[in-house]
Amino acid sequence: MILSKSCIYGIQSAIYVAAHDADGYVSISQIASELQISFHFLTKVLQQLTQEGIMNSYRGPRGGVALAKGSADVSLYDLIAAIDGTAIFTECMLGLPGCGVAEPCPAHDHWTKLRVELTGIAKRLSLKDLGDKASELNVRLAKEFRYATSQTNGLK
Amino acid sequence: MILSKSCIYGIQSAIYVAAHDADGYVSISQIASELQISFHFLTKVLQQLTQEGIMNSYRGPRGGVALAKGSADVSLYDLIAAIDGTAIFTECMLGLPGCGVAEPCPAHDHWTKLRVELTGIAKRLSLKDLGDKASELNVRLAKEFRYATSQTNGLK
DNA sequence: CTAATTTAGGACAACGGAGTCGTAAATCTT
DNA sequence: AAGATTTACGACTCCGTTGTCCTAAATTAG
Ligand code: FES
Ligand code: FES
Repeated sequence: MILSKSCIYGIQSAIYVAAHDADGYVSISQIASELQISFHFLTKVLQQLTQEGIMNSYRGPRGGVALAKGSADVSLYDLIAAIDGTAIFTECMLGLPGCGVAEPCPAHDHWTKLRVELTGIAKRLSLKDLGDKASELNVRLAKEFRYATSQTNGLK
Repeated sequence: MILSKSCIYGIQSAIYVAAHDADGYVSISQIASELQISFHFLTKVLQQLTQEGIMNSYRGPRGGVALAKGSADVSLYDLIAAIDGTAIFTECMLGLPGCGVAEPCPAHDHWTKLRVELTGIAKRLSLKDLGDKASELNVRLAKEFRYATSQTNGLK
């Protein structure tokens, strides 16, 4: 798995929240049950996102989490970096310390080229882009969760 | 880490063996000490490579492992597939089951494009290519192992 | 003020990857 | 045939990720 489970949960939740926090906070229990993620586990993942300034959280009745910025201002890169860190965007393919032209491994040239592309895509893809994509028909957000059929329950 | 430690060890060892098995088998203990990998652990990794038909092994004095085919006929893809499996080349970025156009996730388009590139690079890069690259000056094969300075100990 | 709701956070179990160690099996050397 | 060498393989430990559960703190509703 290229991304950790925590990271995947964070991305899915962010997309979900982006579509549902228009009128206030979205409760973590709602996200967890819709996306079929363990509630307590998701709690910790979203805590990381709030600590990184990507989300705001609020306790008490009608509390929950909400995006700290507009969905167009949060990139996939931000989400991955907040949870899994930036290693995936900078690390040597063979796991050697200090990837760079000064100390390249045999796969360096090809790998860095691919990494640069990945980084570019991740930085350009905003939460809004992902949400728009997800709202198209038949696009899945989680295993048993189709964005389109749940938005207003039958957007068609 | 994009590749498992086992996989990285397997790749490094394969490059090493490709350069050293001209006159017979290379012992695993030699590979392990040169590349600074745990001997017993490496033993199991290389067992996988022999079971997958990438290497031949031979027991007894002057035994060890050797490539089953020419180094130009073993691709990086073969090595990764043999140890980590093909998930990295086929799996959904969000870990959803059944990645495909029929059931895409929001990141599908960009991710598959990148995956296809990765697959192409891995399939085109042969052990020979990697070995040639590694034999260039200053190219690392492992953390404390420079190919060029160990080949004949001072190739310059 | 009290009770209900909801996030925060600690303790702990389950699991798999990584690594260690001991013994068996094959093969060569003498 | 005996002993040395080297891979094969099973049992075990260690540790980070994932997941469960319980309690504390903040906040709202009545
Ligand atoms: S040094 Fe290995 S990818 Fe750069
Ligand atoms: S379905 Fe997620 S990458 Fe294809």
